[in-house]
Amino acid sequence: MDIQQTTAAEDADPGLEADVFARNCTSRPVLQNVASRWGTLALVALLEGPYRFSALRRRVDGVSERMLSQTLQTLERDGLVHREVQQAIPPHVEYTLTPLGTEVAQRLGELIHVLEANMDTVRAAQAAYHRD
Amino acid sequence: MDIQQTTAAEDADPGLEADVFARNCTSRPVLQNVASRWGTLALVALLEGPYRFSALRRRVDGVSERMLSQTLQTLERDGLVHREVQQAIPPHVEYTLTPLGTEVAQRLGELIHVLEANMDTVRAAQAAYHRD
DNA sequence: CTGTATCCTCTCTGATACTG
DNA sequence: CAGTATCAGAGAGGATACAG
Repeated sequence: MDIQQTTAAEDADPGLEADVFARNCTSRPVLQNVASRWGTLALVALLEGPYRFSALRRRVDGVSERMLSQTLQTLERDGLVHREVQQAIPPHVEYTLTPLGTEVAQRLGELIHVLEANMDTVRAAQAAYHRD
Repeated sequence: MDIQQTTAAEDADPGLEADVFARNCTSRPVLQNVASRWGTLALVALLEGPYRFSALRRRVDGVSERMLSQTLQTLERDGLVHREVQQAIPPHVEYTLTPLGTEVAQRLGELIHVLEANMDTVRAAQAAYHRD
């Protein structure tokens, strides 16, 4: 999980404010995780309430066990998702959003809403583009 | 032309259902383009105003010519970015946001803002995670 | 039930070189 | 200046089998 190497010349000052436009800003990988294919959907789904692994997998249609597991691990590591394990047989794990995760998920939800509400515009643009 | 006024409640109309959670929803690939590594940064950068190719490339630090070109093509195809060519030597191409692109970019901007403002929380979570 | 391990495929990505 | 072409490596993603 190493970030790309940096020369002294391009090194951003770690102490200054986070600027995602900077090549090696620490916020970039986090943004990627959040905006990733399954990260986005998982976060927005959890906005609906707590989910168990299998239920979340059904909600996020098409995700494999492997990718959902991996995605949730990353989101948990970044402090966006909380993972509650209830030791028992069969195992029971519940995923919830942290306060920060909720903030982020709400923005993603708005983004998705804008997109879904304007899919006809998008489709029209795509059709026009392909005619040229 | 279908009107898609959702002024009332979230219409659960079976006719126009754009549910990004569904495996084959057409909005999924669009979301991926928008939320892609360079798509996000390009859109938010264009929120600052029109950009020419090279200037945008300098703004989005780290992007290669190839990826920026590819990203902008996709965003243009989806109707989020407008590409204005001025035939001349040397060539001059200006990129601007469409109304929909502006809507989307604003949401992305808010998302990035939340993330940047809470990077200390994220870093703390990462540190805690790695201690376990 | 909730994952992890393995293997394999395919897309994304970047460096380089070249065109109008 | 604004790209496109090509190549090759890295990483995302999926299917399956297996473990706790």
